Amino acid sequence: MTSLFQEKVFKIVAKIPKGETMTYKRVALFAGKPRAYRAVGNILNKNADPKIPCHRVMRSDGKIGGYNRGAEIKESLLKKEGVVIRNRKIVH
DNA sequence: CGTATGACGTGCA
DNA sequence: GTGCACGCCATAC
Repeated sequence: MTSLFQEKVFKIVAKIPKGETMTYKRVALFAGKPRAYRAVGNILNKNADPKIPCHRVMRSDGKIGGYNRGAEIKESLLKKEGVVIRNRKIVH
């Protein structure tokens, strides 16, 4: 399954600095397919590698969204990294 | 190869 | 500000 899109997505997500967050749309845009934000979430969902900080990827609305290990874990990790969350939403 | 699904996004009521 | 419907792309079956 070494699709180019998936590889790009992983690479981009892995480059997200600690304490920073990126939206699915932004990742898809960096991957070269600004309309593939859906596919980005799908790929991350089916691959969920512990090496990939996919918990730093959220929705454009600032919502936490989902996580393979549970959205609660995702929120906890973000908070731990210094991300300020307000009502389950990222304070940008 | 065609249909269905999903960690989404935007628009409109 | 909230909720619903449509659209969009890559995978899975």
